[in-house]
Amino acid sequence: MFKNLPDKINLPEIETDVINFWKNNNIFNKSISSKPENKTFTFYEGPPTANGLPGIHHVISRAVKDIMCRYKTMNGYRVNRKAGWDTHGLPVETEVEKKLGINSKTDIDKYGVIEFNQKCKESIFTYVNKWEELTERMGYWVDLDDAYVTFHNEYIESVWWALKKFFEAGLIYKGYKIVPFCPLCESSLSSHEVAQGYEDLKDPSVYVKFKITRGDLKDASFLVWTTTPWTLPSNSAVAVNPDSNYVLIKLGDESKLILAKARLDVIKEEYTIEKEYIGKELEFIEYEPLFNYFKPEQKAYYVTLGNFVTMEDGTGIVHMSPAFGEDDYQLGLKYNLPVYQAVGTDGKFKDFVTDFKGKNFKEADPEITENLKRRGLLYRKEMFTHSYPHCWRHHVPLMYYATDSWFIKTTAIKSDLISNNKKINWYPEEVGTGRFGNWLEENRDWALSRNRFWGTPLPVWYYLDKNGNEVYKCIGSIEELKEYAVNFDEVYSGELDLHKPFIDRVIIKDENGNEMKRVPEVIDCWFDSGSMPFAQHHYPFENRELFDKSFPADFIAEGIDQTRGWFYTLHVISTFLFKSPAYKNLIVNGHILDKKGKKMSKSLGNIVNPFDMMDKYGADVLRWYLIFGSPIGQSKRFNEEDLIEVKNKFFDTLLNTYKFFVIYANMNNFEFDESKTNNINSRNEIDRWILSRFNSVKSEYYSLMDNYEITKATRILFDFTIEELSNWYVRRNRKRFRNPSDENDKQNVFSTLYEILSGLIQMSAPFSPFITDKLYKNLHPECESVHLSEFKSVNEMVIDRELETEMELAQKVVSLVRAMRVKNNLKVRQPLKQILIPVLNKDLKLKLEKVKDIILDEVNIKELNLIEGNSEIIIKKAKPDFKVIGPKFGKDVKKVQQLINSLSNEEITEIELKGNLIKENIDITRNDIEIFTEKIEGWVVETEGNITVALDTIIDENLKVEGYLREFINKIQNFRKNNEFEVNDKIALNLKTSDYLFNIISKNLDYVKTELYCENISFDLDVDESESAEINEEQIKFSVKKIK
RNA sequence: GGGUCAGUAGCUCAGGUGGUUAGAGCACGUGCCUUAUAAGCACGGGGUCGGAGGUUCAAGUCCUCCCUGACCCA
Repeated sequence: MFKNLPDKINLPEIETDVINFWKNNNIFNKSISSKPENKTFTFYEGPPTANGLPGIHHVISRAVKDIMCRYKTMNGYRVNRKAGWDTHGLPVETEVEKKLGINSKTDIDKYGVIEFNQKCKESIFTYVNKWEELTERMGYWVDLDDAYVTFHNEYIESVWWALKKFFEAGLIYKGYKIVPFCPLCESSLSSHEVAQGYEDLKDPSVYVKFKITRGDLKDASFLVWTTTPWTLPSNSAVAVNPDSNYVLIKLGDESKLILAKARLDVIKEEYTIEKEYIGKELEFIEYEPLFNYFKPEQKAYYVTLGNFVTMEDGTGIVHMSPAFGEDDYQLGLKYNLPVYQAVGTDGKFKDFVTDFKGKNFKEADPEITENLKRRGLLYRKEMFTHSYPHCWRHHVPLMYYATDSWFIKTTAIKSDLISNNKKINWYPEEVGTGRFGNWLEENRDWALSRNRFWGTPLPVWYYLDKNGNEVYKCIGSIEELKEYAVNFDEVYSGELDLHKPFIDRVIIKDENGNEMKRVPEVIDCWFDSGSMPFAQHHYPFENRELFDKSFPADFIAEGIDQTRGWFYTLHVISTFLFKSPAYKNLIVNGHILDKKGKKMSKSLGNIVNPFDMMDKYGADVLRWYLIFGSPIGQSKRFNEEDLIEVKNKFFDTLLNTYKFFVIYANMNNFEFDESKTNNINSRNEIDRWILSRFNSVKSEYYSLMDNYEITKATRILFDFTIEELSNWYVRRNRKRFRNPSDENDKQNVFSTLYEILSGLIQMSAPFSPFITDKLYKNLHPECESVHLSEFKSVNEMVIDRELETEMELAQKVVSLVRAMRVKNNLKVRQPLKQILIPVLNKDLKLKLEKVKDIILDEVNIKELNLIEGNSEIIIKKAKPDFKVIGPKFGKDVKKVQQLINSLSNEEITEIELKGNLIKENIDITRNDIEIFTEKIEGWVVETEGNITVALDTIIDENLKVEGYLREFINKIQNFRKNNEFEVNDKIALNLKTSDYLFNIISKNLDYVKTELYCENISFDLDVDESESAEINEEQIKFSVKKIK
């Protein structure tokens, strides 16, 4: 006996049972330990941070990870899945600051760094329970008990080891970086903080004259446009676009200006053009500085060339202050320009800037403008409003500010990064070639350090040499730290904690006896997560063998936002350390938007809570929907209605097919016996068809899954289940399931469905692991879990393409006949005499003969007759085959098309016989055209593609009687169904009918009784207790009684 | 401002290498089928394939420019 499911199925409830079953029976562990150690599939978990709540976007990437891991497990691989937590970084600090009600670095220092970092450590796992709950609830199998944690000393030590490797290779250096900087926080802001702080700002837009000091152009001025007058005191150069045209113009007052030709409309007065230049001709022309606060130590105040200079706005000449702009800084490096900083980190002008000292940078804008105007250096001033980044805490404008920063010189290994990327299989491919590939091509050095508190400390110590230069030493392990430290035991008398401020207290002494202090910085937490391939195992200090075996990963998966995040940092670190990519295959999932295509955000109130969805519909349905709904790499609109559709169509169909199987298998005492299933040839046409389709689908499924095309895989399973298995195979064979003709037939039909259900459930298991496990165990009590079962190989012997196309043909014919019935008002319950199909070739004839019975049964027709050859009643038409006539006739295609369309039946016959026809000087051959039957004289006809079907619509008395009987039976059956009779309930019928119906029924009593499971029919109905119905306009009254 | 992806029916999506009536599901209307099904089938309404140019006998598909959305980077 097979276990059935309850009538009302509650998927979330079943899922809870399955979760408990997995837990109580260690199924996850078994799914790993039962696989051979030498056949591994390596997966890396990208660590989430648990100080935020998990959302629906986490469900999709975790589903992707889980699907591939389960799939590989079912292919016999051992798939270790070590979890991980990302625990460092500014977001953690920000959360803590919020909680403590403080908002600056000074506040933190006052509060105490020890206490602050302690709070960070406590905050990390604020929501860890929610994360664990999500993990379990959605069925994501990952080993949380053995998770790596980035703030642990062992993890940090591995990171230090990696940093030292970079350092020793000369790839870590100290330099300037332009960062968005809040003068009140006195700290840089991360990009996501900047993104949430844009506000409108009214700014001046000034045109300033830079006087040329010598050469041909002496006495002319460069006309420069800027929206940040406060950066002008820090100016050290101007830039022009090397390839654009510039002009020297003379104004009415004889003064001369240089600006881009394309920007001449900024000159509102009369002028004459004196001369034209290409940008690069202006390079190195010197001008007089606007202010004299800085004594030039390097060459400054001249024209440089920058491709970033556009002709969109301004004058095509841009002022450069390398301390306050990224482009400026980069160009400054190229030209070795001095970095002047007239403004300090507090946003105020420094004291030596005598005219503006102490002024806030923004507030100084009007004064600077006024100063320039007074000195005749201002050409024009306007005001404009634009969106400008502000500090989200203080609502003050940010400065872009050059600060000391440590970098990894990734540009030095650029070509390795690019060539290693070519070894990686990206899904979808274009993320790898496009977004990631371009990013590598335009690679910039990685800004490694952060002037913050809660992070992996940069393990660099320094002293000042005689010349006042900093000399550095990098420490790569705890052992090494102990070796060089002069006060290790003192600092770490208690617990070892490598974080600030403890580590800052460690003084080391180098080989030459120089005492060294640690630099204050911590590192970008992305370096932490990018180190996980080795740091998760505390490599190289432990687990060397384990690491060797599990590097690189076979597979990783995350959202597309990780392209320049985790995907990148893993890639850089592995490329440098191990000369190898960190992962071989990856799936990148797109983001989840709301149903209008807008980003989900708290402020819009359009966030979908994953727990709600799982409680309502189940994790299986949610997972399936997320993968199935749109191609995995694209952003997807989350729509609950579509989720319901997935449930109604796929899950309900699968479950109903299962229930159907169980009901009738149990009724017929079917038990699966493998020894009886081998002989495929003894099964009939439709069994062999569905087995062929099943194996074709399976083969396609494996190839899709092996290529990480998970969306397509769910789609073929979806279509197969609904269209082919349920709507065709099961529906067409209901009678056989209920009443198999003999033992052999019973074995065939049940074994077929049993095998297919088992395989289908297995294939669905990686996507929707819960309900599939329940069903599979019911079908296979010998198997503990579907996730411990392994896939069976495709049975190529069973795949019969010929048979598959035959069935397609049958379905096409059926569809045509149905259309004709509707149009002619002939319901399917009314049997008809015959259909007629012209067959213009032998192949079609053979195919139709094979599926004839299926067609006739499906559409309730008695005979199928074929018309061969040139029957006189067939009227043929031709249409052009454009692939042939296109190249052949070129420009004349349209004419030829008309000609072919107008060919008469006779002309087509001639082409068929002779192979060609010349008409209007055009030679039409057999290959140029497709021939189809347009109509058949005297018949109702329907055509689709190359199939034409004619229907005999005449109903004789025999057919009419049969139609009435079926109509009658249907009415009683509907009554049974509507009144919830059991399928096997026997009934007694009592009728009151017209004479005509009485005649028909009483002549066919046996047939009626069998069909209706009816023991007894009488015709003495008492009208009061009756139901009434209409049988083709004849009235009937009846009562149905259950016989106990 | 730059890059990547997407834009096809009211909604969600299919549409190898260009080939002439652009498909499916959902939703809507009508009819039908069925004692597994919240299912299925047929018919119908619903499309300037984001827009504008171009290449070609032929463009949803190839090229150029532009618009909108998402993500990433300035």
